[in-house]
Amino acid sequence: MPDDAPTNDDLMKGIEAMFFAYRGFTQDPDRILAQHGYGRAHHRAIHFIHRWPGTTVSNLLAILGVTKQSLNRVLRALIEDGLVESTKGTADRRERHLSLTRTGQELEAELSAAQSARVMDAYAAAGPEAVRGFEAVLEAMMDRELLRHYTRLRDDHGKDRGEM
Amino acid sequence: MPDDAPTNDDLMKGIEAMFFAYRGFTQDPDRILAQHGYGRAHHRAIHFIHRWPGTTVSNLLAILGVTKQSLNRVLRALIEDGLVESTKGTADRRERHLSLTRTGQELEAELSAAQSARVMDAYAAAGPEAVRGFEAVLEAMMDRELLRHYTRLRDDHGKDRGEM
DNA sequence: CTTGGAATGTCAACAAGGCTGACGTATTCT
DNA sequence: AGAATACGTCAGCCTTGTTGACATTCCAAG
Repeated sequence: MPDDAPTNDDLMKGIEAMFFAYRGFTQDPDRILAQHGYGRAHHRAIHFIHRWPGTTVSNLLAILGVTKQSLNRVLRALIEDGLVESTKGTADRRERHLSLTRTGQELEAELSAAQSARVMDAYAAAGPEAVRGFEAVLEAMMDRELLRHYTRLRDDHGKDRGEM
Repeated sequence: MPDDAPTNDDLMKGIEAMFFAYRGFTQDPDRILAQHGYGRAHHRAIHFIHRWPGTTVSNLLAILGVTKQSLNRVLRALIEDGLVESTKGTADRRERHLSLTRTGQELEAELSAAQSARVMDAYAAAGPEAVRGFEAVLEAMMDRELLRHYTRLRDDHGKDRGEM
C-alpha cells in the first residue's frame, strides 16, 4: 500500500541517484577518451557506429539528437584520425555509410570494456532481479523521440541483412 | 543460472538505456531552464541548495565535482537574479551559506514538478518492485567520490540541526 | 527531362559550461 | 606573526551544442 505512492523524498532520492550514477557511468570512458584527445560526443558516435556498422549519417543524427554541424565536427575528426571509415552508398549514392576501422574498433573495445565493467559490477552487486527492475524503469523513462528513431533503425537494419 | 552472467549484448542494452533514459530525464527541466536563460548547471545548484539550505560553497563544490570558477559563474548569475541568497557564516565568517529566495523556490518547484512527474510516471509504469531494483543498481553504479562527499554533508547537516 | 527535395559537407559565429593558472582578500588556526 | 582556509575573480582555452547560409550530388516525380 505505501508502495504505490512514492513520496516527494523518494522521488528526490531517485533524481539524485540518476545524477550520481550517470557520473559514475561516464567516469571511466571519459578518462580514456581524454587520453586520446576525445570527448563524450566521440564516444557516442563510436558506440553507435560499432553497434550498427554501415549506418548512415542521418541515422546517427536522429539517434543522437544533435545538429549535423555538431555531429560532422566529431565525425570529421574520427575520419581524419583513421578511426571511422565513410563510404558512399551503392543503392543511394548520396548516403555515407559509416564503419569503424581496425583502430576504431580497438578504441571502441577499450571504452566498452571499461564501461561494461562498471555496469557489470553494479549488476552483480544488485542482483539479477534488480537488473530487471532497473531496465524496466529506464525503459519507461527514455526520451520517446530518440527511441522511436532508434527502433526504426533496428528494424531497417534487420531488413538490410544479407544485402551488404 | 543464465541470470548471473549478463552477455555483452545485455550490457550494451543497459548502456544505451542509460543514455536514452538520461536524455528523457533531463528533457523537461532543460526546456523550463531555457525559458529562464539557464542551463543544467543552474539546475544542479538550485536542486542541492534547496535540498540542503544553508549549505556552503565548498560543500556544493564537493558534491557537484566541478571547479570553483565554474560553480561561481553559475552562482553569481543566480544571486544577481535574486534566486539564491548568500549570507556570511556566523561561526566561521569566511563561509557563505546559500539558500533559495522566494523566487528561487518557485523555480525549484517548477523544475522539480516536471522532473518528478517523469520519474513518477516511469515508476508507475514499471511497478514498485522494479523501482527497488532500479535504485539498487543506480546505488551500485554511483561515483564513489561524489557520494562520499554527499553522505558526509548529510551527516553534518544532521548534527547542525537546531543551531541554525 | 527538368525540377524539387533529400543527404551531406562546410564556413562562420555564438553560447554554455567545463578546465587551468594566477592573484587578492578576509578570516581562522597554529 | 605567519600559515592555511574559504571564497571571489580575471583571463584564456576547450568541447560540444546551437543557428544561418550556401554548395554539391543525387533521387524521384511531374
